[in-house]
Amino acid sequence: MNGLNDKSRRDLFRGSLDVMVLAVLADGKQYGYSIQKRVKEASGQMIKAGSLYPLLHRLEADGLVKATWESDTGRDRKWYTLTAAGQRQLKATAADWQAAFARMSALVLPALRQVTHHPATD
Amino acid sequence: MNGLNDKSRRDLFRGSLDVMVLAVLADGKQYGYSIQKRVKEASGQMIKAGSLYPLLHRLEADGLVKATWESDTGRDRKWYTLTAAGQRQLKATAADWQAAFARMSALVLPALRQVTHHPATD
DNA sequence: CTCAAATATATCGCTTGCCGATATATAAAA
DNA sequence: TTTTATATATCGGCAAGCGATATATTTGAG
Repeated sequence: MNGLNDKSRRDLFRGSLDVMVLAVLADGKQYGYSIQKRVKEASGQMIKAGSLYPLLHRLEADGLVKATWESDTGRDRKWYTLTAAGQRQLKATAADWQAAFARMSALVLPALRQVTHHPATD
Repeated sequence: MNGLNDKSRRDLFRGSLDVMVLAVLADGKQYGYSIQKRVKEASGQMIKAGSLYPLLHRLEADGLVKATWESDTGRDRKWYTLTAAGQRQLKATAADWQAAFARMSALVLPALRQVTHHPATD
């Protein structure tokens, strides 16, 4: 019952990373590295640094987050917060994502049962 | 409560198209165009022709489906069926897919409530 | 009967997202 | 002191999905 390899799982999440980052930021301000850790622990999905920072820059360019360099513990970090537009985006995306996922489940889960209970001879 | 544009929704499901195609085929043999319609009606997700046919060719090259030209109603169509390997793949992928989305829900849905009930002034 | 629309498959080039590799610098721990 | 963890960043490569386009058949409307 081996599950997926890294490549396939990544493909699965391609395009969902934005939502997850926005979701983490809904809680309050975070910096890149902490976002990475929180997404990992909450979703099991590792966003690699080479994906995360360009992604944050995209979100900022799109006006969904804003960033400020600050040091609360003697170390400079780049803190990100959701803008109003980012919140609207999160609402729209999350709602849509939820609905679409439910519909996809309705397609995939019966198929899973089908294959499990009636394997083909090929 | 506008929802997503086509581009965003597509990005969101990039990487889930394989699973959906395999799921449709779990029911029995189908040809490309019918797969496209069934996925659309079952999941709401439109797989464009420019994505679908290359995808089917990939699945065939990977031995997950097999294809034969046949005409049951006077018209030649390319019929696809799951192979045993395809069934195994569907089982593994579908289970993983389900688990992954469940974890993402746990991250995204509370964030959605957060944003809805405590909008920021920005 | 004719012409338009739907059905059916296919390919090409473009864009974009994610990653591995790499670089740089500071702080904590050994 | 030296290693490890923290922290941000960029670059080139790869692959997926798409729009556009091509081609052919079949159905339906007028």
